Parts: sequence; structure tokens; C-alpha cells
Amino acid sequence: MPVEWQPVQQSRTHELVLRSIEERVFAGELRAGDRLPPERELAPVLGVSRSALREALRVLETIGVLVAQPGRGPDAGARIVRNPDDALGRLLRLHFALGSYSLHDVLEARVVLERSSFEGAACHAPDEDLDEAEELVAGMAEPGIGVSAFNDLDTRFHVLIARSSGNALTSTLTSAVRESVRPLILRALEDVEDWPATARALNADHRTLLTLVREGSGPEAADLVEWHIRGLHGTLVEGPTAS
Amino acid sequence: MPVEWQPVQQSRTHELVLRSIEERVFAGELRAGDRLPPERELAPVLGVSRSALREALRVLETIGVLVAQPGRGPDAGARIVRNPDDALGRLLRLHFALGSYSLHDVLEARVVLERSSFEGAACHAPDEDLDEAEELVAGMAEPGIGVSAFNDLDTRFHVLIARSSGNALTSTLTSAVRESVRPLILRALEDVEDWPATARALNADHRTLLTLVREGSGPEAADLVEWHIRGLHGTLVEGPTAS
DNA sequence: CGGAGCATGTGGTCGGACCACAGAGCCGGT
DNA sequence: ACCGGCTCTGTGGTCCGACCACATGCTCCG
Repeated sequence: MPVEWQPVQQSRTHELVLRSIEERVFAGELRAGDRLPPERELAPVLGVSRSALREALRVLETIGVLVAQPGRGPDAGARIVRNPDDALGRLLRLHFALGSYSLHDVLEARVVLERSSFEGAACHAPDEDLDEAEELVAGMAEPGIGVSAFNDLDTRFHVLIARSSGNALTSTLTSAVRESVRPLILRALEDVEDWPATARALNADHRTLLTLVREGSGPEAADLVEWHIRGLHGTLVEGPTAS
Repeated sequence: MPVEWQPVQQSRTHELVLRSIEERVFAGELRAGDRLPPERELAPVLGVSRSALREALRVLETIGVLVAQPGRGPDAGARIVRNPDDALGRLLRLHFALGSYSLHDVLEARVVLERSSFEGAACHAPDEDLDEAEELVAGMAEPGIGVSAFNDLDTRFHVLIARSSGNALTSTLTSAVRESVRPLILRALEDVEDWPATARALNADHRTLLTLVREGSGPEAADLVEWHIRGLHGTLVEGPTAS
């Protein structure tokens, strides 16, 4: 069997810096909440220029493991954090816009993830979250609600359920996937024929979903949310085609 | 209802540059394969310094939508690409190391995603991919195979199935999630009592999985892979506890 | 006609300087 | 003794100009 050679280069210094910091994270030496030394100190320690260090820090910031703020005091400087959601959201949004993923792919992923979310929520969701979800559903049920506001609340509803399912990873993924199609859904909803009727139908789904989750009927909630999502994405596919 | 105010700042120029380039991507003006102007040209056009522009480009590079290489000719410069896998992998690996996600979360996510992968593969997988999977399984079946080599082949097997399921998004997610626990699985396998027996058991699973996929038995394959993954993660949880 | 060598353009790096901002600490008035 | 405002200091953020390494394209000489 021929040995496959990997490019071993990466002579770019900021990659090396990145690697070095990553190692510390993997080794457990850097944990969430820790502060990095000031850039002006760390750069010479690592033997690189401040620019190269900054580019590495920017990468970590993009990934959502670092935040930096200027100023002075305990909150200033670069800190290790755990904020994957924004990073993942931006990643999927951009790649979706670039056509890395088809709408069908996103649909299937949403179905799979949200089925799991609702099943988890039916088992573990704390009452506070369900009360909050109730408020969101009520907000969506307001007569004369705009498409944009509805879309926002709908996103928050699905993300909230995902978060309350007790699984941080599927929650992050669900939220990111939902966010990535947010503009698309918005445009689709704007093109819908009878918007009030559509909103009523979606709201009926939401209300039933919430009831099912409250009474712990996981599988039923999963089936319904699958139907709910497939229906919505169906209008996404057909809507623009009809116009 | 009180209006919730969002922080509107982000006066950091590289954020603005990033936003500007993102807009072009969302608007479809920048597509995969397009080349960006040289940094020295683009920076003054955007009215920012080269450093700020570079930090924005670095962000895009970590997201996997941009690659840059020096030199001259048609391949040089910064190009828009679609390579989400590495980016997502690094993201999940780091956050897993930081404890954003528990092992249980990853387990459930893997189950959900890979069930979908195998069901999709049973329907759409091209024969070439299955032949390649066959080779990987054969590789894992070699007597006396090391833990590390086995882990590599196992990763490639699961990722290959995910890719052949026809869904780029779940494939990316599956691959990233599998990658994120790769070092953990490696350590767990190293601690296993009777490694040859474990390898044989896992291989039996793989062989059956492949057969089920070949004959289009999606649901059965999904059930088996769920059992397969839960079993492996079970040793992950118990192994370190026992030692 | 062909190959060696130079010119050019690209990203990558570096060092230094300055800016804006927010806390820390001082200093004065009350 | 307290409190308010002022200044000082340290942080990230930005900018500029220069240089480096490298790959390509061109030229010039054999």
C-alpha cells in the first residue's frame, strides 16, 4: 500500500502560535476563564511578532474560544471562553451562502437534530424554559404579527427547545443550522400567499408541540416537529418556484 | 413588552471588513473559486490598513471559506473556497477540550447523526464508496493491527459512510464530531483489556453494517450503528473509571 | 531553440508608533 | 472621613513602512 504523504509545511508562524496555544488547551493547561498574558508580553515569549500572535488570537476568537477587550482591570485582556454558537452559526451561514450545502441537506439535518431536541426536551426540559417557550408561542400568536418578528420568535423557540433538551452539542448544532437558513426562511415567508393563515397553522403546530413536550410525549413531539419542518421547507422549495 | 437593546458597536475595523466581505458572499457577488484582489490593493480600497484586512482574511480562512498562497500566477493570491470540514473539526475539538460538551452530549449527537448517515448511505451510497469502505474494514481486520491505526481507519470508515450518504451537511457534522472525540477514543482503546477481542467485535459490527448498507436495509443499519456507538462510548466511560 | 538567471508580484512577517478606552489610584474639596 | 473628579497606566486596536520567501513569468545568453 502506497504511503500517503501529507503536506508537512505550515511554516506560517501564526499557525505555529495557534498550534502552541491549542496544545495548551488540549493539555488542560488553559481552561475557560483563564487569561492570556498581554500581547506585548506573550509575543516575545513565543518568539514572534505581535502581528503574528494577533492573527493567531483572531483565529481563536473566530472559533469562539477567546474574547479580548481593551481597557484595564480584571475584565480586560484576552480570556478563554466557551462560546461556540456564534462561531458555528457564522460558519454554516457562510458555507450555506457559498452553496456548500443544499437546502435539502439542511432540511434533513434540521429534521434529525430537532427530532432529537424535542425528544430530549420532553424528558429533561425545566419548567422555566417551557414557560419561556410559552411566551414565545404567545408572541407568535399575536394577530397582525409581521413576518420578520415571527421569524425571530420562531428561531428563538426552536433554539430554546434545543437548549432545554440538556444536550449542549445538539443544541449548538440545531441553533447554527436554524440560523443558517434564517434569511432564506424569511424571504420564503414574505412570498407566502395567505400569511395570516400560514401563521395560524404554524402556531397550531407550536402549541401542540409544547403540549407534547410538557406531557413528556417525546416520540410524538419528534414526529410532529419533523412534519412541521418538512412542511415549512416545502413552502421554501415551492414558493420561489411558483412566483 | 420592553425592547431589548443589542450592543451595536463592533467598531473594530477588521469586523467591519469581515462584514463587508460577508455581505458580498451573501449577495452572491463572491463565489467559490473567485479571487480577491491583492491585499495591498484591497486594503486602501476598503479604507483600512493591511493589518486590519489581514485579520479579517484570517477569520475567513479559519472558517474555511478562503485560502491564500503566496507566489505568482493563477494559483496565487486569496481565493474563495468551500472547505468547512477542517474548520468545523478544529472548532469542535477545541470546544470539546474546553468542556463545552460532555462526553454524553457527543455520544447522543453521534448516534443521531450517524443513524441518519447510515440510513442515507443505504439509499444513496455509490458502489465505489462501499468498495472503499470494504477496504477500510479489511484493513481494520488485519491481525495484530495497532490501536492507533485502527482508530484512524475507523474514523475514515465512519466519515466515508457519512459522505456517501449524499448529505454534505450531516457528513460534515458527523466527521467533525467523530474527529473531536478521536483522541479520547484513542486513549480509551489503549486502556482496553483484551484489545484483539475488542477489535474483532468492532470488526464484526463494521462488516454487518456494510452488508446492511449494501442491501439497502437502512433502518437495520441505523439500529446497529446506534448500538455500535453506544457500546464503544460505554467503554470510554467505564474504562478510565476502572483503572 | 533551450536553459539559466533575473525581475516581478504575491502573501507572510516584523518592528515601531500611535489611538481609544476603561479601570486604578491620587488629590483635592467638602 | 468621605466623595467626586482628574490623571495615570495598561490593555487591545490600528496604522505604516520595510523586509523576507517563494513561485511564476520573462529575458537574455549560449
